[in-house]
Amino acid sequence: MASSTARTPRGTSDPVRNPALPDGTRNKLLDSAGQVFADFGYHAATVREICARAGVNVALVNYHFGDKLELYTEVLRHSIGAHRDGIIQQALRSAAPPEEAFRELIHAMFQRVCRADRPGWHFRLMVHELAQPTPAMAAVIDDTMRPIYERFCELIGVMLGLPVDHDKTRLCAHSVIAQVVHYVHSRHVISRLWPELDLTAERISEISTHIADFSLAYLRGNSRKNNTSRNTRKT
Amino acid sequence: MASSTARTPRGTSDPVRNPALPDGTRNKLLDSAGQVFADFGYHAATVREICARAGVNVALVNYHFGDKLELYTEVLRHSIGAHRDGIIQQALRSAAPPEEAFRELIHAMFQRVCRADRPGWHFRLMVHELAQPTPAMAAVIDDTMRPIYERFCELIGVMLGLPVDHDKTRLCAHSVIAQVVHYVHSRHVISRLWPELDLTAERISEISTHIADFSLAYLRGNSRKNNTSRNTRKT
DNA sequence: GGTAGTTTAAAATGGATGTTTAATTGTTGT
DNA sequence: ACAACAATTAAACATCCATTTTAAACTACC
Repeated sequence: MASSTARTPRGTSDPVRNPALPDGTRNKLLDSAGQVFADFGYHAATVREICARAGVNVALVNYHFGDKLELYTEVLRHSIGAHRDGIIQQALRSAAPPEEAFRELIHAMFQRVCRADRPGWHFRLMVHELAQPTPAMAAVIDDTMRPIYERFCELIGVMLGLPVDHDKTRLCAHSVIAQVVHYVHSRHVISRLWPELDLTAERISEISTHIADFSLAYLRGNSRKNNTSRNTRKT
Repeated sequence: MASSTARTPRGTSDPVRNPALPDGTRNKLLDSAGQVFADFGYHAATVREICARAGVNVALVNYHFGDKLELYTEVLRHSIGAHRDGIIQQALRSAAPPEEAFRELIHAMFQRVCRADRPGWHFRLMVHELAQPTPAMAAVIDDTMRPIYERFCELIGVMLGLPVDHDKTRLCAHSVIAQVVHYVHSRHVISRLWPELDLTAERISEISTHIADFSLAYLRGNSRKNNTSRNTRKT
């Protein structure tokens, strides 16, 4: 860690607190750092690689952020807020009927999750957080997953005729989310089990349609017989 | 990496090939290495920490295993061996009708996956592999995942009336596997989104039943109309 | 033009880590 | 007891990497 005296390097303007310019090297660093951290994780990522991808000098990360850990923290902070505006937010606010909104949300989430070339490294960062949880993980979850989870519970609850916090509603929501994130979390496993699968834009749309169909089969089939509680569950 | 000449350190007995004694330092190393690798991942784990937890000298890992990577591979091999014999093998060979065998396999896999008391760090190792794959991962997948995956494809293929390598068959298999592994891979996320959920034995059985029901709804519904290919898919 | 903020380049530092070496101990067979 | 060999130890070695330093450019803005 950087000694507290060496935090503000040269001048007195404290560039660390300086809000980012649109094209400054600070933003280039944040962007490349996001990619590298997502690729290798915090420990395996090197400042040299980050600076190389940003096309800037090695000393700049220490100049702007103090040290590697603070850069990572800042990346995580950006990752949390960055996804706030996007396809997902649009799908979250869809006013379409439940089934349609359900499909929209799956489609948006899957698109967001699979497009690895774009700023999709937010979700890959999450995989590393799963393996080595940092104190920031809670905030990441609250901002990335919870709104989606609760929206799914809403839609599923409506379709099933059950309250949003019912066990069955939640289990279904997890079943849906599981299918989506699986293609991110286990993508190395999948590509070895199914090498022919490449996630082209068309394939992505195809898979998300499958996930929706697969899930709706159950949700449709159980939409009527809830109040009778015909199932064997005890709680 | 260790130079090939330095692999067998001193004598001619090649202690690497020597099957483990019940209480030898070699086993203490394997055990502590499993914990440390699971805690920090391959890169962040240090041989010094491993040796410290095992209470042995730093040089012993190189003496017994050659280098760090071979120790890791050996740990992974042991972790694999834990999967080789168990409930899953039994479920893989079930001769029950497809739907029943399908439920059995989900139940076995989920039980194996969720019972944190037995395997302990085995699955945390896997999470690290998902985030940062090492050269040893291919073997892990082939030994642990592929048989289950192919069995799922078989059963689903039968139920859908489609070949095992059909796209739809595979997509369904992934949808099922996704739901099962989700409760391991994303268990930190889940426990934050749904804190009340604790995986008691009863709850585990309940969830695996839900996963089977959820999946069978689609598999049953599409078992007749395959040859007509009424869906919008192009491949 | 001058001045402060910013960027670059290169080198040095210091710490952590994987690995190796040489010496030491313990055991076994003769 | 002696020799051969396995197991272990402490110390050193070599490398990588984050971090710091130094000095020189570049870029605004006044």
